[in-house]
Amino acid sequence: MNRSSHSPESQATRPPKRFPLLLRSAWFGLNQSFRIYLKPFGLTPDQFTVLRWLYEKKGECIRPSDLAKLMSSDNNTITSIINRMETNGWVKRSPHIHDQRAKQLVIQEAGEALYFKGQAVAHTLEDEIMNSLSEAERLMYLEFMHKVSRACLDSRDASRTA
Amino acid sequence: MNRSSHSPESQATRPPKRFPLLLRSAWFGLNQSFRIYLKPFGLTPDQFTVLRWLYEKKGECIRPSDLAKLMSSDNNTITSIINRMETNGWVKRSPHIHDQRAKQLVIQEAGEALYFKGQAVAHTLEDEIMNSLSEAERLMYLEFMHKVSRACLDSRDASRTA
DNA sequence: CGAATTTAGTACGAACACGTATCATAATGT
DNA sequence: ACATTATGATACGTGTTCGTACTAAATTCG
Repeated sequence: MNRSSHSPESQATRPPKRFPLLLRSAWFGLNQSFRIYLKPFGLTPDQFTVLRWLYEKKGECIRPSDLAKLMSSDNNTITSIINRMETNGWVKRSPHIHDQRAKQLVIQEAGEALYFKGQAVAHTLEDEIMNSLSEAERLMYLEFMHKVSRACLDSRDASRTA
Repeated sequence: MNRSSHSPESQATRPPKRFPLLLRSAWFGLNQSFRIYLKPFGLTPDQFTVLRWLYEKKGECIRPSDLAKLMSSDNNTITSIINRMETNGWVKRSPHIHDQRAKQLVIQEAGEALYFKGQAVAHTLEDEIMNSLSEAERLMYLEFMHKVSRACLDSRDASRTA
């Protein structure tokens, strides 16, 4: 972030389809589609993501702050989501073994059952999207996407400590 | 990570870094970074995007529903954002010429000034992210991203009419 | 023309994103 | 040991996302 110019810049020098717009439409499109498919289960995309991590990390003592890092989110948002999910009996807050401040998040039976239902939808949707690219393109795309998402997270962390 | 014995579908058959996770972290990382850089201007990323479209389409009679399509959003969200921006004097709702139901959105002087300030930040940030790829990679990536975002929007539209 | 349907915009409410502040507990330094 | 600092979680407030419902105006159709 070391640009000194504050004057309006010509749009003509930039490609018509810019990265931020493509990223926005991809994220919202995927999220909205996933939400509609999950609706019959009474589950939101974010709640599914929580269930996914708690299921995959089962036995690893996941705290809300861990979940925040895994989901590129923050403690406030996680607290809010967990509140609703605990009310529904999908997850449980247990005391942490070594840290009196922390809570350990545990997925419940009802949460696991919901996760299995959503997983089928999630995989179908992901495959559907990825089929817009050939096998070779897909491999390259995922590699590029990995670098780009890393750069986005680095930029975020840099802006926070600046 | 091998608890596939209790899973209806094996995770091991899928790559560790999956598209939805990469998309999520990229979007949130970029958005959070942009929000922090825009904060001194009292502007949010979404409000900047509104200003961007209204500025670029100036003279084209943009309605809230047009903005919703341009931003992969919906009328409700646009109404909510425009309410705050109109209160701040950045945009104005004018009656539509040919349609008594519709409103025409017009960017105000204060909004344009804010847009110019944010634009420098936006371009710097975009360049910073895109520099994580080489020139050749960047061209391919944007093309792939275009296809993928198209597929995501198509999936959304399909799920709505299903 | 007049009835049915569609579209534009908004109100309202639930869920999510996130900044700031607060409190309790841990970790660190002297 | 004690004061300082850092961390985990949460309450609270503002802004965004989006579903449902409603009104008014435009469009379609019989």
